[in-house]
Amino acid sequence: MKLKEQLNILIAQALAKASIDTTPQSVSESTKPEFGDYQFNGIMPLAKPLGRNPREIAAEVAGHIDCTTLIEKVEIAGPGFINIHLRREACAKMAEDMLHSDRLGIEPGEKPCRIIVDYSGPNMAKEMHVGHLRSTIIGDTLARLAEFLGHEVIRQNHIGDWGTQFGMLIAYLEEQDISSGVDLRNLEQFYKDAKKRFDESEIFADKAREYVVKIQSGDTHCLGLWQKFIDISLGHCEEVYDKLSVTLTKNDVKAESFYNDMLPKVIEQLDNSGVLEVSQGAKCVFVDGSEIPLIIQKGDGGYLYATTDLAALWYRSGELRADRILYVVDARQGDHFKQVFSIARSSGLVKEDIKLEHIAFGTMMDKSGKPFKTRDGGTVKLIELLDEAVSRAKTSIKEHENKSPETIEELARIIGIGAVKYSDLSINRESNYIFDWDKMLSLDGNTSLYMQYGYARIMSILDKHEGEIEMKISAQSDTEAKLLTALLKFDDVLHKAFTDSTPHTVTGYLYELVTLFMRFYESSPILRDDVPHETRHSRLSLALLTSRVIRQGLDILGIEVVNRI
RNA sequence: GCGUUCGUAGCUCAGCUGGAUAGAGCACUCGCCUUCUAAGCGAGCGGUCUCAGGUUCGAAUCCUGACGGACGUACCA
Repeated sequence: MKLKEQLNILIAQALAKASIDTTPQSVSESTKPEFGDYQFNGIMPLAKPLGRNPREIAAEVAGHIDCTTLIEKVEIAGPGFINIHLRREACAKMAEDMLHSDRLGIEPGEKPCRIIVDYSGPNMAKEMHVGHLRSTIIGDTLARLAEFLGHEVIRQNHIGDWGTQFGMLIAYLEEQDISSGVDLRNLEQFYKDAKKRFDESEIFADKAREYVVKIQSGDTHCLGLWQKFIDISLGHCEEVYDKLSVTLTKNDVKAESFYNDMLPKVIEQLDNSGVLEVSQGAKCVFVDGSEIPLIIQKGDGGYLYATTDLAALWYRSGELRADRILYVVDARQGDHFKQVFSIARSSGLVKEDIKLEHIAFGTMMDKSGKPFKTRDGGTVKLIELLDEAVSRAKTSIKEHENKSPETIEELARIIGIGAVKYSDLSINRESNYIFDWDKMLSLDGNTSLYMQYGYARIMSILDKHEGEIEMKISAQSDTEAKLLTALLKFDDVLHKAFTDSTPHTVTGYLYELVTLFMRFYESSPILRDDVPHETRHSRLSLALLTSRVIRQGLDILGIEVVNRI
């Protein structure tokens, strides 16, 4: 149901009939209702090369546009715009087709890609904090979106489980009496205690450093302790993923340590391809004249995260055979990824035609525009933030007396978690994100609760209606027609969100859709006795299709809906 | 210093592959519940798109520069 594509084909045919040889720009949605549903602005740029008056060209092209199927009529306006009015019956037919399809008429693409989405990536030394929220939410949505569009998605959770701090943690763990049950429920505290010990005792610090070497050289006992620690820490993460309804599982974990054996080979490969050079004692790669190199191996022989990232690229390209890799990582690492991608290509670590993308996002700020912290300046634990979202949602629920405690719990969870996710996804991911409880839990404006409320309103009608719905649509009023055309845009919107990796394209669309539905709802009675049979079923069909688009759209965003709110 | 990025209504944000009179929400003012969830809908108010040049038939959008903010910048990740 790619509406734009269909229109573009009709335009291209008309241009060909007018003997104009060009690759036309795409039609776009009309900026004003009086300009029709879509507009084609591609005539004006042709005026100069053709040496003709743009309005004349527009008239000629417009004359060739097929107005017997999808398009009702076209109009020429201004300096050479072609305004396109869609045929309502054709739109109604397409909407009916959507209703008859499990996938809302969205067919998997002809050439599905294998896409790796690298997201979340928590550090095992500490509990997940708000810094992991955006990557986790955005990455999960991109994975779900690609999957829905028929691509093969491989999720990768590149957890930090390898490095100097683990020596300290294992040494501290060893010091405790494990048999008596070490309290690792509060990982944050454990880390702080170990750090304190590290700073206070020279002997302990030395021991910690020894442990790093022991782990990395494969000492069984130390690896056992390390594994125990990682398991517990990963358990914390899974609790968060579960609460967030994020699709990551243990199977998606590919930790830093996984690449350990590959690191010397990466160095070798870089050396063989001739990009490696030694500078100030460290093995480096200088990317196209940049003064600052990417350091691959430290002077003391140690590896760095850049080395691991290169190994991961190698593995993902060679073993996993990815066509496209998305790194959903903080925007501050932009320079790092630019270098890593460039080196991976120039040294032949990845296939030539692979697409490597850093899906950057901005920092999470508090209401006053400062980085998001606790009152005393510490990091906010993710699990606590999510619990707060649920408890805030609970207090905002109205009509408590008509609902069972279980219903309220469930409702609060769906509203609270939905609000956290939606507010994050609804802004352009690259700008900094201002985290505001009141705004995200509001019903007004572009919020998840508004979408969920719209959905519940529809479900209420569908529940009250008895018998089958005859899926026959005839949009009579202006509000109905607007809702109808909005529904048809779903496919185009998802594809745009996919190619640009912009979830906020989806939220923006859903908001527009639900707004149009609310207007329709206010102005167009459905179940009232005086509504004619045909009208009722047409409106029921529109409502049903709207509910399905909302549900599917929110599902891609990882947000649940409820039938009653 | 260099680099990346951002600057649109009082606030939070859309719009940016150049197109017609720059859009939402909040806030503020006003109207709409005997009819499917008023947690809703409608109307009004609110703009030198930071500034200055340039390209163009046409610039919030592209280019250059200035100013302001955020971030990054050699062995942490």
